[in-house]
Amino acid sequence: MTTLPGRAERDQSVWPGDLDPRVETGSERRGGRGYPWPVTPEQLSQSISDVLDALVRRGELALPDEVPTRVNVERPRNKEHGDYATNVALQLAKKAGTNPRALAELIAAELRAAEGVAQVDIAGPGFLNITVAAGAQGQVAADIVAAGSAYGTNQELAGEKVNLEFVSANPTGPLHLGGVRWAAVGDALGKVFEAAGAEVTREYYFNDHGAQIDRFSRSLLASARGQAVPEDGYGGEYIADIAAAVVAKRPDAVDLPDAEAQEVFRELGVEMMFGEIKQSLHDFGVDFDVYFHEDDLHASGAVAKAVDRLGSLGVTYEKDGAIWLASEQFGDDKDRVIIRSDGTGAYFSGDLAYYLDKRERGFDRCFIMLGADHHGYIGRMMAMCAAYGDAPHVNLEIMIGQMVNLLKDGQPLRMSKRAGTVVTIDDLVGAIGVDAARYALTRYSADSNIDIDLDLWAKAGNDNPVYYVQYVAARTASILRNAADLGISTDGDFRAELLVHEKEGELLRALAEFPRIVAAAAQLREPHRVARYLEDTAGTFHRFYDSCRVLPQGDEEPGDLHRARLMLVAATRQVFANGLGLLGVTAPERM
RNA sequence: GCGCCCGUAGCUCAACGGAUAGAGCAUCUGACUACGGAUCAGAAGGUUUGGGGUUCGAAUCCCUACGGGCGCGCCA
Repeated sequence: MTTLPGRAERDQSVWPGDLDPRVETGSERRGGRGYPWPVTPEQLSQSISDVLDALVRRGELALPDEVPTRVNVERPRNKEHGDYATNVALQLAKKAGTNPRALAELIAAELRAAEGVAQVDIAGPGFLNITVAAGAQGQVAADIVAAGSAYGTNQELAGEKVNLEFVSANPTGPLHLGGVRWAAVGDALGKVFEAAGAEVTREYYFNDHGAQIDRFSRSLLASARGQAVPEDGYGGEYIADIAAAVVAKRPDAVDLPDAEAQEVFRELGVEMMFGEIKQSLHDFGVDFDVYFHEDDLHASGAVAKAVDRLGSLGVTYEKDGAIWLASEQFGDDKDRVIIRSDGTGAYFSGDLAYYLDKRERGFDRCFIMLGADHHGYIGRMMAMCAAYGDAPHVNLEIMIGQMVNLLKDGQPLRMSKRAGTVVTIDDLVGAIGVDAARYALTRYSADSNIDIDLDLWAKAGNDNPVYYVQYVAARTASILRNAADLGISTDGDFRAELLVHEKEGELLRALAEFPRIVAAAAQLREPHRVARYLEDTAGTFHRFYDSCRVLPQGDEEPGDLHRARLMLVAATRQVFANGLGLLGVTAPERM
């Protein structure tokens, strides 16, 4: 689905130079007939939009709707198709009552007048292939360096309060693999949203209300007393560890009556387990703004309030002594019990109250990230959203992450909570480190299940994608260090027009692409696009490096070209630092 | 039975509805007195699981069959 925002939204598009008003950027120059100097795809899109506008004003083109302010400009895969290509003519021809090629001709003739555009060709059914003048794009490098850590940000979500709920694992055991995927991806998504201007709150929903906690505390107590694991309890070494820790703190607890003893083990055990989870997440680079306790919703009367609200909306009813939400009429598979016949709240009742609470805290966009084993929840959650009068998939978005498997020696590490063979976040980090773990988890679409080969990701080699990408950060840092030793810096005159080498052009265009990648990652909720982009751009950088000597050799005097290329290297380092930063991965100075 | 996700090179995976479906690994051929070779140049590798449909155009959207993963409680 392509949305063409109205003209009023045009001013929201941000160019690198806009990020800091003090920065003067050459790319703000206007080309022929006042069209923007087409340094970046955004600017080219703007130029084409202006062209369409001009054609309409002059009566050479009739469009039923407003002129699109954003035109689809992409980088063609095939070099013969120029530096940039657009399909506007194909998309607008029918509306304009003309044929694509004729419309393309009209646009091309006008666009050729723009300075900095070297060539405009019409190909196939009506594509416009645009070649940018060599040397016209070099300014991008200086713009990136000037923008610094702000390069790549946008204002798409400016002013939006966004709530991200993820991980939310029960404190009945160490954080296992299911939660870890969202720890990495959810945090990265938060950073991507922040880059889009959103005000992001990361939230962890702490399920401390139900029977699982009882099972956990009974398991602890049994372990402390040297008894067998209860029928429906938890096994595993960590139970014994936590139990021992509780006993160390409260030696008397074991001898208390069952109910009291269990309460001590519950309170201390949960606290310790939760502390461990928080610590693991912190070590993983993920910190939450809010830890929300399910228990509070029940204790504070929030649940009762939510049920009342739904009741007054007329979407609940009583049957078999229980209170039901008539969720089927809102698209759910069936109606759901919210208050059991014994008067206690079903698990879902907590969700009802929790969502309401988030909305009352001012979040217009609530995201919940769940594992594939919870996808059955989407129906009832969206029904709840609609029942409250909200817009499903707008005010509430639920994302499902498919399963993660770890491979060791080519064999899957199977986990079973009952048997105590749990693969935890600490196991993963211990095996391959935080950077590799976060990268491995964020480079894939959350829609597909993945196998992480621990042997591969632990390797320091180019078949390990995180090394391939981080290597660029290290290599660029190294060049900058060497340059400093030689007394060369990016300060002083920057002669953008010297960057005319084919590989320089490719690298500049790749770097100019970064803001669009970040924006797409936010729009599509797919941080993996950033990782894939970095991998592609790593190759582009290495090819530049291979054919363009940056620093002077031997007795050679430092010249303008050296400085210009050094600026390009600095820009590359900035893009990799920003991109890796979005993924929560470090951009090392040395490796 | 119903629902969600997935099926793309030998392997792991990309690809806003766009042009000749791309990377990395593995395989083969080359480039090292190296601004970090953790690199680069090149070759080979595909009926995008099968079959229909929608349109200027489909890996992508719709229908269908097959295959894999995960679900379908007054559990949490």
